[in-house]
Amino acid sequence: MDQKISTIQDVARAAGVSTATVSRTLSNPGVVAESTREAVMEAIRSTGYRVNHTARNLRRQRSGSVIALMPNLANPFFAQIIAAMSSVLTPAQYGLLIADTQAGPDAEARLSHYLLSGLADGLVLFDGSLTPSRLDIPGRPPIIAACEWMDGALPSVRVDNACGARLAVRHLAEAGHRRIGHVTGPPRNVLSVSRLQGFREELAAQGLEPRPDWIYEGDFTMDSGAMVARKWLASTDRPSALFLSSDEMAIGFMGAVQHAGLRVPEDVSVVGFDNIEVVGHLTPALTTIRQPRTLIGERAAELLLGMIEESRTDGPSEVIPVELIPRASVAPPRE
Amino acid sequence: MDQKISTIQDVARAAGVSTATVSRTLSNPGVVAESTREAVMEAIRSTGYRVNHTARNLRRQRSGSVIALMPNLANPFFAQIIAAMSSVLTPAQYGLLIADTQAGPDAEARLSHYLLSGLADGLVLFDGSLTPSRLDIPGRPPIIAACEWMDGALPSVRVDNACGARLAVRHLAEAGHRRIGHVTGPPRNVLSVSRLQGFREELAAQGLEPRPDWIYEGDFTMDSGAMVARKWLASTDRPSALFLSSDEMAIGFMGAVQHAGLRVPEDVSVVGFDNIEVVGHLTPALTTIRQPRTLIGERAAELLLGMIEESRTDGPSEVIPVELIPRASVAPPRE
DNA sequence: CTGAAAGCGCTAACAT
DNA sequence: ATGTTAGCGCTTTCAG
Repeated sequence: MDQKISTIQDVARAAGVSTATVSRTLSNPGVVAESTREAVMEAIRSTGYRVNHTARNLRRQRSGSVIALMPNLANPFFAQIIAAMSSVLTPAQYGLLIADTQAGPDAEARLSHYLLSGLADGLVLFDGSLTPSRLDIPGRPPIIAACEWMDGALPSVRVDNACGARLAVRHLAEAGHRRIGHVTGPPRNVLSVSRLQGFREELAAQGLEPRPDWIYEGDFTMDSGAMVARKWLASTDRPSALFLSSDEMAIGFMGAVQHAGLRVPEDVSVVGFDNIEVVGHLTPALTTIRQPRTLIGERAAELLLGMIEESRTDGPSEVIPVELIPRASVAPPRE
Repeated sequence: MDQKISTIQDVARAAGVSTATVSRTLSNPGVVAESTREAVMEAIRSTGYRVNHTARNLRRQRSGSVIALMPNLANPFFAQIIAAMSSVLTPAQYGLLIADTQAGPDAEARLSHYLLSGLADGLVLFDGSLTPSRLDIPGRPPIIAACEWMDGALPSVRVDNACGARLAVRHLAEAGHRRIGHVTGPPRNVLSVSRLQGFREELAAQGLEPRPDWIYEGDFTMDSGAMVARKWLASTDRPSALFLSSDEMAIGFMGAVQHAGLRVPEDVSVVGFDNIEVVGHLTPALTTIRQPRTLIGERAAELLLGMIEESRTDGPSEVIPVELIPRASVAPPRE
C-alpha cells in the first residue's frame, strides 16, 4: 500500500462532503452536524490525514510560531525558560523557534529581521543588551520583553532586579558586613544596570559608603567570576562580602577562591542572582536571589499569545516577585 | 505613509517585470540579466519587500524548519547543543523548533506526530528513551539520532558511550581503586545502557569483581545523585570510587557527600560524564568524560541538512570521540 | 448546516 | 532572458 500524504480533498472525498466541511469540522466543530462530523472524523482516520500547517498558516496569514531571542543559550538559566515557554506554546499549537543573538555578528539587525520577516507571530526578547532603534514598524508582530526594557515601551514580564539586589545587600549587611562589593554583568545590559542601581541604593540605605574599587565588572559568565576572584585575591583592602549579578559568576568566583585555598563563607561571603539549579548542590550551597524561571517563561508565553490572538502590539506588563534564598555562603565577617 | 506588507507582486510592479522574474532574482540570480536584477533589487529596497516564507514553503512543499526532540531542556547539556545546531541552521535558512519530550504525556506519540505532521523537514532525536515503533512511514522526513539508537537503523551522530565509561573506570583503577561503583541513568535509556555496559567491560578488563549492590540507579538529575549519596553514606561496605553516568548526578552526589561532612576525593573518588561547563569550577573540580557538545550539535545539523537537500532518509553515521578530563575529584583510595 | 469558489504569496513548468 | 499560468493545501465568505 503506497500511501501518499493525504490532503483535505482526500478526506472530503472519503466522507462524501466538501472540503469546506472538513475544514469546519477541524477548526470549528460546533457548526457542523453531529452525523457529518462523525463521518468526517472517520474519513480522517481512514485516510491518515494530517493538516498541512504551512497551507493553513498561509491562508490564515500567520506563521504559527513564536520566536525567542536569547543572548546565551549555553546558560542553564535560559534553558529552563525555554522549557516553560514550550509547555504553554505546544498545547496552543504554536511552534517555538529559538534564536541565539550572540551567534550572529549583528544582533540588532537580526532583531529587525525577525520583526519584518513574518517568520514569527510574536517574539520574546531575553537579551537585555538589545536596543532596537525602531520598534514602530507598521504591522510588526507583538513583542514581549522578558527583561526591563530601556524605555518601558514594550509590554514585559520581568523580575524586579533592583529589588533583588537590595535584598542581597540587606542580607549581607544584616550578617554584619560593612565592606560589601559587587560584580556587575556587561555594562550596557539592562539587567546589570538595574542590579547595580539596587546595590547602590541599599548600600546607601544601610548607611554604607560606596567604594568604586569594590565594584568589579563581569559579563555573567563563570570565567568572568573567576577572573574577578583573582583580582579580589590580589588586593589587600578588599570587601568581606560580594554580591554577584549572576549565579554563574558566583560559581566561578567561589571556585577560584577555594582553589586558591581560601574558604567561603569564612573568608568571604557570597550572594548570587538567579538561583539556577546547581547552586543548591555546591559546597557551600550558594545564597542567592531566586528568579522563578518557569513562571517567567509561562507568563511571557501566555501574555504573548494573548496579544497575538487579539492582534495588538500593546499589552500588560507584569512583575514577577523575587526572593532571597538563604543558604550557606554567607556568614558574619571575620574579627 | 501607510505601508502595508508588500508582496512579490508589488515588487514586480515597481520594477516593471513579472513576478516570476522577481522570484528568480531571489532564488536563482544567475539566470536573470544583470540590468533587470538591479532593477528588481532596487524595487525590493523601495517597497521594503520581504519574502513570505510560509508561501514559499507551501509552494516548495517543505516547512523550512528542523525540529529537535529533547528529553530535558533544563539540562545545560542540551542548551549548548541547541546553540550549536542553531549556528548551522540559521545561515542555511532553516528555523530550529524545539520540543520537550518530557513535557507531554506521551512522548512516543509526539514523535510519530512530528514524523507525520509535516511541521519539520527533518528531526534530530536526543531522547535516548524513545523507541518509535514504526519508522518505516512512507514519506517521513529524515531523522538523525543524536545518540546510540537501539538497532542502528537511523543515521546518527553520537559519542562512544561505552568507551567513555571504560575510560572513567580505567582512570579510577589506575589511581589504585579496586572497589568501584556506578550510578546509572534511567534504566531504559540507551545512554544508560551503553555506559553501564562499558563500566562492566572495563571492570572485567581490570580483573575486578562486579558488585551488583554497588550499581545504583539514578535518572541523570542532580537530585538523584544526592539520593544515591545518602544510600552510599548509609552503607558500610561501600565503594571507594564512583563513576556516575552524568555530571549532574556527580554534582548532586558530591554536594550531598560534602554536606554530610565527608570529603571528595579523600573519602570517595568521583568521575562524571559530559563535562558540562560548571564542573570545572567546583571544589574539587570534577574529573569527567568530555562530550564535545558543540561538535555534536553542528554535525547533527550538517548531516541532517545534507539528507534534506538530497531528500533521502538514509545517511552516514558519525562517532565523535570522547576524552577523559582529569581534574581533582579522583585520588588514591584510603589506606 | 453545507457547498462552491476565490484566493493567501510564491514557484516552476512551459511558452515565447 | 522573461512572461504566463497553474497550482501548493487550506480557510472563509457568500449562497443556497
